[in-house]
Amino acid sequence: MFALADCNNFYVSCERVFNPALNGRPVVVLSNNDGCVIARSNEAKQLGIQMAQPAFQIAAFLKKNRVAVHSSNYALYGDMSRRVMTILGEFTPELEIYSIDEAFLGLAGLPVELEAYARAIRNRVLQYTGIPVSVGIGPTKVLAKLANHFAKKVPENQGVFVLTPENTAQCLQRFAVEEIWGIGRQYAKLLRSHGANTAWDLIRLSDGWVRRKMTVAGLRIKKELEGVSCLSLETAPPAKQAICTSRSFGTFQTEKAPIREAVATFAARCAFKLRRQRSCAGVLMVFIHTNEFNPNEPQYARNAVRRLPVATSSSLELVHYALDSFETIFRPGFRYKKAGVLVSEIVPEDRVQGSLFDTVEREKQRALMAALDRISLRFGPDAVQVAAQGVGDGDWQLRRAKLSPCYTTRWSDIITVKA
DNA sequence: TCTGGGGTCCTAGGACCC
DNA sequence: TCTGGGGTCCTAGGACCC
Repeated sequence: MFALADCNNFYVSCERVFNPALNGRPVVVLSNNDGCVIARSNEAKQLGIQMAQPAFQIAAFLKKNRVAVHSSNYALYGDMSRRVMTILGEFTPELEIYSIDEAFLGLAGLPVELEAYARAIRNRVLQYTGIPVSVGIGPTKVLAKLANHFAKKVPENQGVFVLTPENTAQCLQRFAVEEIWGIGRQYAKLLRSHGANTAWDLIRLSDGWVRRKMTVAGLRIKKELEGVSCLSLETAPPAKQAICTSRSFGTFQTEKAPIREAVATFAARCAFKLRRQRSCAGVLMVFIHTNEFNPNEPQYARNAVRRLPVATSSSLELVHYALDSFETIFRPGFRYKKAGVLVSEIVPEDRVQGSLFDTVEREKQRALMAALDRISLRFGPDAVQVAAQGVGDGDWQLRRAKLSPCYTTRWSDIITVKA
């Protein structure tokens, strides 16, 4: 059996922990640059606010309905996530952290009464962190996901639900295909056009048809719905195959210099992510583009891919090559909206293929980066950086007008309790 | 008239997740 | 005016090998 623990409206819940005035009110959290709605409280959902809705389209509506609006605060959400996951880890030796707000727990060999177990998880996470979680339990990961839906959406279940041989058929019949984990918009459309409207309808289609139309991934989902476990727990996340750092700019950029700073910053960030997972990248790509949503303005989008002489995780090297590539693709005369750096061909740092013609003093660089990371850990990521990243706040930086304090990760932002 | 059978690697594009 | 930022997996088709 598997349990899926999923934090309710996670980003909104994080904001509410430190700002209880938000309780009972409609609250939304916006994406980077305050662009789209990416989290909604139940009250906001009831107002009909859609996921991924651009904020500017509903600005008046938000104001009129007195919806509390927050910018994304990933420092806060990431830290709260870590706390929740630590608690979940106390309930099982097999924990798969699936995303920032959900985790699978392997229940093999745990001699427990399942509903009491689920309730204990919910209670402890709520008590220790203030974050409400829903817990669903089922014989496969897809069914645990499905159970979680009934834990969350049916008030009588009070946040926990266990699938049993007795209730499974009824749950499948009440579960719309687009709600199934792994069925997105396209497959949902296909299934509905073939008369399969619920999870129950899906498992009544033939294996052959599902395999043909939805590849093996679709067949796996069908088997999982039937109770045949095809997806195993991944307790140790595999090393990433690609790492990307990209941002939309806070305002359109027409000059070369600020975009250059942004690209340098993204490259340095990729380098840091590589070092954190103890790996190096052999290929680097830089991309820039204009605002693709506006058909009335001249569009430009280019990327430049280059193979590095020797795989590396050095900020200095990656920034150097990223800027060099940037020079080859930048063209003046456009309003740029976004840029990014992507590194791939990632190898463990102790298995880097050397080169006879290598001129870089690798050992020195490695020690330098280690020192840099120690300084960043202690004094913050801005304490020391590559000069090309620029100093101060370029106006390419994110727009975050409604940012809450970093209550749990910055001493100056720690919460004040008034007597 | 008739033209094998077995592979690998790479890329682009499309599907999906949060 | 204004629309996020990460990722993964699968397949088809082409180039190539013997």
